[in-house]
Amino acid sequence: MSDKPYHHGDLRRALVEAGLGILEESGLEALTLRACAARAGVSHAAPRNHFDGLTGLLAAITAEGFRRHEAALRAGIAAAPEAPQLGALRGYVAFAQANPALFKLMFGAKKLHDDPELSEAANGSLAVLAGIAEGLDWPGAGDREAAMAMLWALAHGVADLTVNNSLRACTRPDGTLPGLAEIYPGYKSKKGAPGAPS
Amino acid sequence: MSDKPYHHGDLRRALVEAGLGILEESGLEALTLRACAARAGVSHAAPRNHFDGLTGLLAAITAEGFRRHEAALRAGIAAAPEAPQLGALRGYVAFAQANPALFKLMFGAKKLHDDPELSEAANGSLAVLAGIAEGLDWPGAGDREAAMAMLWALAHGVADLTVNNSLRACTRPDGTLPGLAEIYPGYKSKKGAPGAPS
DNA sequence: CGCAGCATGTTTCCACCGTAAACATATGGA
DNA sequence: TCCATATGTTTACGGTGGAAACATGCTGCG
Repeated sequence: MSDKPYHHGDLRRALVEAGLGILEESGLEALTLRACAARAGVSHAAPRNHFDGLTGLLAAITAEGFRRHEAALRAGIAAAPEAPQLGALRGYVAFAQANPALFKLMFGAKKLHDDPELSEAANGSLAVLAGIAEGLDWPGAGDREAAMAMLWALAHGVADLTVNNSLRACTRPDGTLPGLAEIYPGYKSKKGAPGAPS
Repeated sequence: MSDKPYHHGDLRRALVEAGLGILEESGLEALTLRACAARAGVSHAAPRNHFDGLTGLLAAITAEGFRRHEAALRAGIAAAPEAPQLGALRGYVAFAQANPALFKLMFGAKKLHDDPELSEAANGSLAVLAGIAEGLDWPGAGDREAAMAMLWALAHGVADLTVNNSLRACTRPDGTLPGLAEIYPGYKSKKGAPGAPS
């Protein structure tokens, strides 16, 4: 019932892609139920057959965002095998900079529908960070949760402040952020701490 | 012209306070131009005489938020004279937890009116962090901007993820966040690095 | 003193939004 | 064949921000 379209041809997926396109082209403020429906070529009431109102559609878009977010984390880790934590941080920030509107939606203020698809996607990104933190031997950070919290918070803080242009005062003329490369002075990666579990 | 009210009695301030009250009581989604006007006892078109539409009102509310944010930073610093950076971080997070809706507005996705009052208030908080970073001798963080960016990003990341309940998986049963106290393993505070300049 | 001008606030209207219900249409199985 | 149901449309409603016309009261100048 979800991959065998009747009238339109997988309208559910079309609506999510329409939302992602609107986010890229026009930003978060333009992300409207009616706009998504129009871009998908259907009436504004059609989405109700596939999502629980606007919040349901936003939850589906956000879930796709977390899947891409997880991919960005893995890409960053793969690009820096000798320092996976730093690579994950770079991937985290790169994703936010490449998809600012989507990032704002994912971590924005709006309360989304409690969707199992969304939970699973978000947990995917979390699992990547958890796997990375496993190999992080931060001086003073005792347990795994502490290391993960510190890593996540640092990455998210840089990403969010960058998206909101709040770190503008700290960025160098070439656009890079000072301290990002030196941000893990005391880490040393243990062997056997690959990309992530799951 | 701004402190000598004609009809209402400082409606501008009343509207900002109404907005802050709505944020506290009902959250960010309830923060509406019409709701603020109603709470201040005027028609929904009255705010237009004092603000440039909704974004102008939100900018004024956000400016007041940054003033309180700066006060929270200073309070956190004063509470930990031996470790001002850690104190500022605690103040940053405490403010976000005490005023989640206001924090979301301040660092949320909505593009606010470019207001000199808002810029000044935001720069006030920034100056506090800059003054703290001056005294931060983080191993590997070369210049002042780097230290400030790291400090700010870490504080903001913890605060934002806490507000969005995203760090729920990392919080201890008693509600504290692991790693927060041990988060500055290598810092040592220099003498003569007080609360902040300005 | 009195009136003109302007700051302030209200009323009314408009376009857009999300939601809901009634209605239309196409699909697939009995 | 024919009906139950999934899918999509039309229409309507309340709520939002914004704009214009109108009303009200202060303030300063003659």
